[in-house]
Amino acid sequence: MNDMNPLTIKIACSNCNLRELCMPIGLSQEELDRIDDAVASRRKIKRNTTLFRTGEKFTSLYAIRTGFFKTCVASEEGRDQVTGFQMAGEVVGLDGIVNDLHTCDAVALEDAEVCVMPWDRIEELSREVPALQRHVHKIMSREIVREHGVMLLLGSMRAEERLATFLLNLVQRLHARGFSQSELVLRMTREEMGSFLGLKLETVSRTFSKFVEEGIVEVRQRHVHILNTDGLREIVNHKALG
Amino acid sequence: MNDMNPLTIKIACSNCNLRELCMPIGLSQEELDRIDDAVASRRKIKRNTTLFRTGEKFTSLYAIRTGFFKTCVASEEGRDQVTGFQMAGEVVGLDGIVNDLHTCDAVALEDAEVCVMPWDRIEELSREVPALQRHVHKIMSREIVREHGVMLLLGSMRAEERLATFLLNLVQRLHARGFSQSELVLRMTREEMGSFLGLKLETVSRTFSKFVEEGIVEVRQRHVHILNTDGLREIVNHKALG
DNA sequence: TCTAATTTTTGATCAGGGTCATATAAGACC
DNA sequence: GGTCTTATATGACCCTGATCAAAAATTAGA
Repeated sequence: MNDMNPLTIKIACSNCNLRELCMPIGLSQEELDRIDDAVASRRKIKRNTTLFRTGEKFTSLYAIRTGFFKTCVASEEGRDQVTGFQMAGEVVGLDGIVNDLHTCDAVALEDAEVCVMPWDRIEELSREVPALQRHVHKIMSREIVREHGVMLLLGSMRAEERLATFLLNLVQRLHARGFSQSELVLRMTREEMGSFLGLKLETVSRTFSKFVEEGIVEVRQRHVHILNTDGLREIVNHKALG
Repeated sequence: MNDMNPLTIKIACSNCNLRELCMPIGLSQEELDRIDDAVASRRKIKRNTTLFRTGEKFTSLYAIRTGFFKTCVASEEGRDQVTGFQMAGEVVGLDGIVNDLHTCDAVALEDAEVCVMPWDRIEELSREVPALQRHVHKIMSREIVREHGVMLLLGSMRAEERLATFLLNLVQRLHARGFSQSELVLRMTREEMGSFLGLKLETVSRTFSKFVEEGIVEVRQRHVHILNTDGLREIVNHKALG
């Protein structure tokens, strides 16, 4: 509604290079064609605009084709929490299914493009294509498991452990997409990182500085070069409290 | 496997008094019969034993009939995090879907009984009964949204706010099951509460004491009497930091 | 019923990370 | 290019909640 982009173009999953990230593998041509049919269109989202926001009616899931998103929830009192950062091949919008309303905002942190997957079509089609059904279930379960990991981080880790975990996670996901294992560009501010990690931006900044002093990473603004991956792992694994 | 109970008995959802919590509404008799068929059996779980644990093969979801559970994840280094507490009518096991392996432990905090719902049967049946399909999707989405709330709690609330939120949430869920709005019995230790809330048990204890001093609750061991629900709400809503 | 183990409470002390303030750097926009 | 805004870094100080310790209360077990 607010930033609906009229330039939606017909597309096809069947020859999308991100297919193995979004879609089940081992589909027949006929099944692929039907999925192409269901994934209605693409939509471009400009940096700092929302794909959807809290309270909007839920209609579709969105597979990210390009760009980088954050999702965040807010409580009435103005509390705010980034619940995740999503990149190409990942799906956002699952929160909306339960009440047909979105309960978080999805904000593009850089110009982005998503594939629009109307949920009623997905439900319909997944009744007929078991591989798709299983895939949808796995995507939702994966999100639940991911959030368990975030709860572990927020509930039991100290600042350095949180940031190290975060960097390792980001670089691992980027590597799975063909990027470097040691270089990454942060698409979010220190404050957004802090919100996700349950830290203030100053603490994020200080912790980065500490890592730099220790020779574990090089940081030039949003550009991070990981010099010692095992160093980060050691920080994470450094024996929990009790 | 480890604590598999041989005494599993054939049961029926169709005349279960928790049906409206576990099952979709508005099903035909024929659909109900088929679901009865899928929900294979019940299983009793003794206090302090596990329904499933990390690493075990995932086969079924479990609908809690009676009793009270905690789920917790652990990292290699011995970090431990309670990810939730579940009561009658709630479903556990969704974490196992993505990799056919459970990634958390489900522990009974009191003697309990669950309905065993074999996942392959559920997937199969939900292809044929759209209401069931939608229901499964909603349950998973609800869990995702619940976890967003926990992330908000862990990432942005202070100790008193966390405990107040927790008590309000518990009592609200109990009330939906016909229990008191102001009286509750905690089935978990201070330490388990602390783990869930990202606090040490001493802090949980002290925060309870504080609430008692302020006349907001009465606490006799695990028995909690909420004297001032609005007081708890005020603590939660008391203007976030920034 | 008595003993042992577990859970809870409370005190004293400390430190990790929050808060506030300021300086600097980098983008954004004319 | 120059100005304005936003983001980042860093210092000083403080507070919340962690840690350590010990006592009290419950529960479990013999």
